[in-house]
Amino acid sequence: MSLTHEFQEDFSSRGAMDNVLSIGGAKGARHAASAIVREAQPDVLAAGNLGVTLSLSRNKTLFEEGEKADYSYRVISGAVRLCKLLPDGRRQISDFCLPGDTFGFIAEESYTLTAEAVEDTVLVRYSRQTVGEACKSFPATSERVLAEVLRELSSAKSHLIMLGRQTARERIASFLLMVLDRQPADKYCDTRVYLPMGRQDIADYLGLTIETVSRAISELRRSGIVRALSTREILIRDVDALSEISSGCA
Amino acid sequence: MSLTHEFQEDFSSRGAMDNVLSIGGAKGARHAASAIVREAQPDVLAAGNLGVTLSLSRNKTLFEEGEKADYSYRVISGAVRLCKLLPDGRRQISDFCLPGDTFGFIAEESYTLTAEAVEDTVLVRYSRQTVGEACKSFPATSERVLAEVLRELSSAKSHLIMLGRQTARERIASFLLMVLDRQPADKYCDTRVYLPMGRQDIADYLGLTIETVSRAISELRRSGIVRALSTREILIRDVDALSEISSGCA
DNA sequence: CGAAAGGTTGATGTTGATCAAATAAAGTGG
DNA sequence: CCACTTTATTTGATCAACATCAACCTTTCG
Repeated sequence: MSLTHEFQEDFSSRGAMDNVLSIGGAKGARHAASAIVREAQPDVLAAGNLGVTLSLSRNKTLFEEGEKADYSYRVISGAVRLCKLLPDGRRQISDFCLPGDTFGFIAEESYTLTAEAVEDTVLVRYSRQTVGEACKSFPATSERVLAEVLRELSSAKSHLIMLGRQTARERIASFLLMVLDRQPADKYCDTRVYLPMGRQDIADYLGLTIETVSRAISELRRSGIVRALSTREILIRDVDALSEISSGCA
Repeated sequence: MSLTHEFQEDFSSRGAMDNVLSIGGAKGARHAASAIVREAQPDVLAAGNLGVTLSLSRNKTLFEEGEKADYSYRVISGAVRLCKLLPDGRRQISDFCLPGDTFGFIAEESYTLTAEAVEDTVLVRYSRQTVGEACKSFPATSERVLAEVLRELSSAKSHLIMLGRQTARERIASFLLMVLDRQPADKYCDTRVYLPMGRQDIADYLGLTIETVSRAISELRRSGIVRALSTREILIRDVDALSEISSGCA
């Protein structure tokens, strides 16, 4: 298996920066950046065999909130959901990690959220100690980690306005555009969205119920803005209309 | 003016860590950590005169979303709100920055949110370039920055479940406990909360309307869990009850 | 083929938003 | 310091969006 190879390719294709706090060209689609910027400084995480590859089948838990945090991870294929649970079972998904994304960098002793596989998933695992040492010795690695965390932070803040101030219709529109934007550039045509997660996951990401998600998608379908190729595959027929809805203009 | 002095004291009193990705004792109250851990490695940002002190009066804008991001900031006194706006004026506050907090570390070219003074505020400003250079030369500075960003990320993720899955009553309870927790240890007694922000700011932080915030606080007052000393000063009479409400157990 | 899981649609209920008015607090100029 | 204006907060009445409850349909898989 050339998983290690695949991983390296993926990692080194993502942009590094000459200054952590002024990264250029990081806007727009995550994958759009890949082609533009190239590795400039040595990054042991990217180059070395510091990580261990592992796979996780659908709905299996990788780690739970409160568990001692010894590792961070990078998604190779599949998808992982990060979520928090309330005592009574209410769930909020804070992020879907897709191929190329890293997660599990935290300041606390223990994980502050739970990580589960949305579908069958392959990951690379790094021990916290290894990452810490690599960060000390290699500024490029340290910058890479910071950049990843900053990206996650920026995404969380967009998520906040969605949950706090957008209607169900607007959240669905934003969600579809987000998944479209994060879709690997090569895969599918540029208006076809593959959703690795089920309706309950979407609901828990958007702070809605499964029924409301279903109804909102049906409504977009009825108004001709999207077409459902299957439950998990949606063709966006009018991206502009969707953008207008997502920004509250429509 | 001994503002620079005040700043140094504040900065060096916050915990550093021997390994970025395994910081111990960072749980609980932010200010609780201050007394425990002490600076171990040189951190130029803490030691040097790299920042410029400036003040900002109530409701003035420090920077706006989309503006070129040349600086990051640290709050000395007062409070800053970070928010996003939708085209039609809806607003979501993602964070209140209190004395000791830093903000403005981002991966993008431009700020992704707007920063405004909640009340008259004193800040220290660092140029992005300076911070970037300091990060390269001093691992301790780099670690400090990462730790700050990780703290912000963790806070954003807690905020998400609040907006996505908690009721108005639960959000208010969580909010009061959060402000209580972040209150400087010395100031006031440990059940007295001073709110630097008005009701509209609270509403925009919690994803509610001003009326709902007001009603929820009144209800807590009627049930004897809190007492209002003034609009902006609230005495918590039953912290446990408030905790139970915030975690959805009540 | 039949069971189980996932998704859609409909009827009804509840929480929080909206609209409206009263009250309280904070400024402002005399 | 007071009358007056402006702004912030509270309270009440009504409404709408989304949740809940329930049934039906569709897909998946043994």
